[in-house]
Amino acid sequence: MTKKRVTLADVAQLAGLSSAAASMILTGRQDTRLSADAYARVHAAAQKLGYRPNVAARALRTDKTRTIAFISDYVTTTRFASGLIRGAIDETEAADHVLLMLETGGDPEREAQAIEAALDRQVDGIIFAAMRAREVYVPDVPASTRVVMLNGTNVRFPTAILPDELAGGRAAIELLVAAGHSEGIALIGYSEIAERGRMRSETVTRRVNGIQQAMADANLTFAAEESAWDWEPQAGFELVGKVLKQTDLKALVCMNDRLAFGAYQALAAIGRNIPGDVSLVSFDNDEISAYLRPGLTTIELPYYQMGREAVRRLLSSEESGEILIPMPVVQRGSVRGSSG
Amino acid sequence: MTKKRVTLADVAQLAGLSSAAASMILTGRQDTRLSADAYARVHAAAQKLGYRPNVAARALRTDKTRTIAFISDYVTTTRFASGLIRGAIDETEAADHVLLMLETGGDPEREAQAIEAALDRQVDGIIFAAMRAREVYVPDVPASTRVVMLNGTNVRFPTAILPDELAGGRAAIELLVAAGHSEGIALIGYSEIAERGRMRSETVTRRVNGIQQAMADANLTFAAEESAWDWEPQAGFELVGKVLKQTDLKALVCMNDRLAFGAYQALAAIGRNIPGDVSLVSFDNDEISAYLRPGLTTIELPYYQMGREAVRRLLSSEESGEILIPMPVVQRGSVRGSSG
DNA sequence: CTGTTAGCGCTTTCAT
DNA sequence: ATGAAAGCGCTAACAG
Repeated sequence: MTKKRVTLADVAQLAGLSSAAASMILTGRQDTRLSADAYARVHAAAQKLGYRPNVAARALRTDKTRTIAFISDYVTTTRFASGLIRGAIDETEAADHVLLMLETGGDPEREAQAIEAALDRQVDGIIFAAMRAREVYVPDVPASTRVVMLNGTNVRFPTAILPDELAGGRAAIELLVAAGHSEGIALIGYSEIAERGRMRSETVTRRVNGIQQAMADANLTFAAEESAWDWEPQAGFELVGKVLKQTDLKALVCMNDRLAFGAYQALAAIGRNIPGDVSLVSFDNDEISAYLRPGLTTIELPYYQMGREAVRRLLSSEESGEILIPMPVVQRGSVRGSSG
Repeated sequence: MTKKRVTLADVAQLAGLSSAAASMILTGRQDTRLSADAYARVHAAAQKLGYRPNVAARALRTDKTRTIAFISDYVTTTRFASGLIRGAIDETEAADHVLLMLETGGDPEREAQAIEAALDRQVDGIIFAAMRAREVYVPDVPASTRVVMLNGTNVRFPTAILPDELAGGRAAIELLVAAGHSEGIALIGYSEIAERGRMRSETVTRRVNGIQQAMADANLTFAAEESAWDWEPQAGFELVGKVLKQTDLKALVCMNDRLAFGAYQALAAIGRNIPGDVSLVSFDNDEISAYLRPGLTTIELPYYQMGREAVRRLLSSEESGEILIPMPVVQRGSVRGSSG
């Protein structure tokens, strides 16, 4: 049953040419001086036999595999950032390449192994993706291998794709200001302690900077700020409780949608209406933000675009520094006066 | 800067042997009759030079790449079933292989291209994953290439990994029965019309069979059944409204967690308590089920285990038919009398 | 008991 | 204008 694969030699033979000639024709080289007839015959033969090049053989000669390695810490595990993968896959396919997926759990030893595995397979480039945008440790890679950092940074590899968190942070506050809020504004989730230590996330820092800039620009201050290590619904629920003791809450900024989810539950439990009594803005555009009632107004983390851009940069040969991808404002119904 | 990669010839030279000898030693063949000293020298040399085999060259000789293709319709896109990928990656790594990720969107042309791309790279096997468990169209594959179906079936490829939906369906009802429910039980989500047409999902059919068997075993009938095409929160919200017009609702079976999410919202809107007034069971163990208050009791879709099993079966050479993976019962707080 | 040779399928020089 | 030959790095089948 196992039909032998059609080789270039088969095509050449059918076309009555040498395999070298067939190779030149099929790889579409222009500078060659073969007859137009030869071109036609080779293409016809390849078509007829269903010829497909053997990537391994080609790689042996050319060191090109049309394969990209996608090495991440927790991206597949977390499912939250699957847009990163989706974007990378779509763009990879559009460029007629293929993606090798490796996961490391953030463990340096597994990171090293993943890179070895990728290099053993002669990948054309490596995308190093991080779940939390941060300075990422990356093991040694031959200078000839292109590397793009995705949602993370590394001094040795300047090309990095990041969300434009500064503008995103500003946008969240501007939404509230535009809706007329000026008092009883609270922020939940940001943890200064975490941001000073090893857990420091570059993008969260920028987001908070954007938030603070916009507050200052509007001459506003937070009536309450409560922080948490884990940005899960449970924490959101509890933090809102603390906030309510400090101020007559009118508007709440949540560092992510899962915190916001918990905030919805806490507000519902005491009969506060969203957005009638309290406006809410958040970050991520997680799936749940569309499920909530009313829909959650949120600043989207543009994972899909980031994934695409990473592949695009990897395949284009020019070095570039940080690429900031805009964070879209997704208006739903959780901010007073905004429709949704 | 580009250091040339260390080749087998380099290792052999340093060890003072032929590259053939070095090859035999490093691939760990037993039947060879080389001196123990030769073994030691080759391993030492490889270690010292940091030798790594070139997979492309090896593939050219052996047709083995230690690479598996994971071809899915919407798995990465949907993010919901990311456990499938996670399991596959983890098991692949454990077996010292690597995963090639391809996505097709269910488009036959892209499916064919994905298979070509995989075959061009000499993958050792293909996992064909489907988002909705169903009879999947699979283009021609050489008889020598192993194929495992994941969350789907295909007549030509008998090895298929599926959730044990029949038992899962039964388990959901048994939970309700054990909690003493006998009246006012409703089912939402199942659509007979969809199940008869092209959208038919093999596993949903089995789940419903399990549900009906268990109901019959306990001499119970549904007080209301409402169906929907899309199993999203919005539908869950609306379906509960319809159900409440037909019966004094005591227990609700939802075909998935997102429907259950909508049901929570509908019940909260009219002040019904879960599980005090109404018990709820569902399927999937989606992330949101842990976020809800009270936590949602649900029958888990064992995606992670399924992903692992698919790779395991692919790598083991024995053919097997359908492999049913048990669906764990995840008890949280949405069924009366059950603790959470 | 050990080492040499040939060739996997392809592309790139270099001779015609 | 075209084709022959070499060789990428590896392993399976051979001689020695």
